[in-house]
Amino acid sequence: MSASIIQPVRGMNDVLPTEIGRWQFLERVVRELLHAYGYDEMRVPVVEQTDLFKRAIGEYTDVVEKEMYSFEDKGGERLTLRPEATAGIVRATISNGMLRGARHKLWCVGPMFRHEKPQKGRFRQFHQVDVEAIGFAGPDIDAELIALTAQLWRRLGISRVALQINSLGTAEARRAYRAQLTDYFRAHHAALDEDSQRRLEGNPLRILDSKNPAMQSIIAHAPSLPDHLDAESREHFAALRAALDALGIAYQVNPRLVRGLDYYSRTVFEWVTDALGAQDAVCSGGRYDGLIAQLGGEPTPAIGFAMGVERVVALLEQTGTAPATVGADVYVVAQGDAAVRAALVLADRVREAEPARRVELNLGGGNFKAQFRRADRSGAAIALVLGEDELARGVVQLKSLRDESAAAIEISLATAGQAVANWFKERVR
RNA sequence: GUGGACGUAGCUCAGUGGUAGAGCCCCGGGUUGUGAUCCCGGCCGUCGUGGGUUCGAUCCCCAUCGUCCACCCCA
Repeated sequence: MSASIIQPVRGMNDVLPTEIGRWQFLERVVRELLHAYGYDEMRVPVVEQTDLFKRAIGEYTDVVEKEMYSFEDKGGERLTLRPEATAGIVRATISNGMLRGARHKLWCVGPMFRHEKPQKGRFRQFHQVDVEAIGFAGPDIDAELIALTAQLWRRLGISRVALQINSLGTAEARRAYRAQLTDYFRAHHAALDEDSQRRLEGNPLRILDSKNPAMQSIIAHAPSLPDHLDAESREHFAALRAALDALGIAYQVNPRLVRGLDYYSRTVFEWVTDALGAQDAVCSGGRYDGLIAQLGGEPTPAIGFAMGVERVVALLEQTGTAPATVGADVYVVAQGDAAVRAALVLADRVREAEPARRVELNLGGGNFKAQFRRADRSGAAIALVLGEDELARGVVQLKSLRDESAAAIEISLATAGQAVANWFKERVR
């Protein structure tokens, strides 16, 4: 099978009709919610210059070092399939002259690409809903953004998620802390495990997050991040906590919550779940006050987050709140060439009379038994039966597929659309 | 990138060193036009791929690809 063109590319998944209902439900809820909070959708390219991601995310992060889909195009440009959305959105606001002191609340959804080893809840092409609030400095937007995510879970019917928050301080405070931390771990270099020795050079803050039990006592005695916050960040964080308390949003302060991307500063947060195995982060983000200036825009504070669509869809599948598929409403059964022709017209009339309903016409023939089996499995509420006999008499039989006791009703072929509309009106809502 | 488990019909799985089965699905039938129950019949597989051992392998060995799980990292 290795040479087969039928083999999908590793880590790239098909979303089949059997699961698309959950995606559409999620997208609809997200769209409505973000509208309600004053966010505007925008769309940016999937491909950007490689250097944009290097500058934004950080040269020595795992994402940039080993996970990017980078290539040279025919013009010799070095390009990359976006591994995350913030860099592209920020680039777009600068490119389009949107800053100049202005403020923007933006969101987008789309595929991201990271060359990782696939496992449950982790794919090489995956989708994120990305939300960015640009030009807002205060903790109020932090709180509202988090409230938005909490509201999202409520509307989606998802409860197995918990909020963790932390503050990384300003870039300067973080740099100073990082230096101290590096010194401390260097002094205990021999006691560090292999992963942590590697992290020491790249992102020493991540050592704090190690799951290795043997590392816990060294970690416990390390200089702690909260003790090294600058006064302003401390106030900012306190204000955020007060706001979350006022909103009644439960959270846990996790001093070990650091983020894998370099651009974060001050507020960071992450929604985790215990329902998805090792891939427990479903939504996370934070403040990136320095990024825009770093990329060449006017210094502008900002905060944003990304939500993993596949992971949230998996949660929806577990809770069973969203419909996986939408079935038909009406199924038209027809047999005989003339009757099938008449049924094509009939189906269109019904669709005209009931534009929102799904009217499925039996195609490809089949005897009545087979057609009724298909009608049943389509999920339709009613079947419209049009055979040669009915056609000759100018009628159609309307049969309820969900109510055994109801006998088939004979309706006029000429006014069948209206009759179907009336049938639904009498029964629904 | 590291470690482990697994790859048999569209799906869920059984099976044996002598080239394969069940259930579901799909199609047809159970007196000539009415589904979801029941009964009967039919269709479907180069037993992931390539080598090796053997008279002979789906079953043994090796490799490879893929899937899943964990680590790493992250949404």
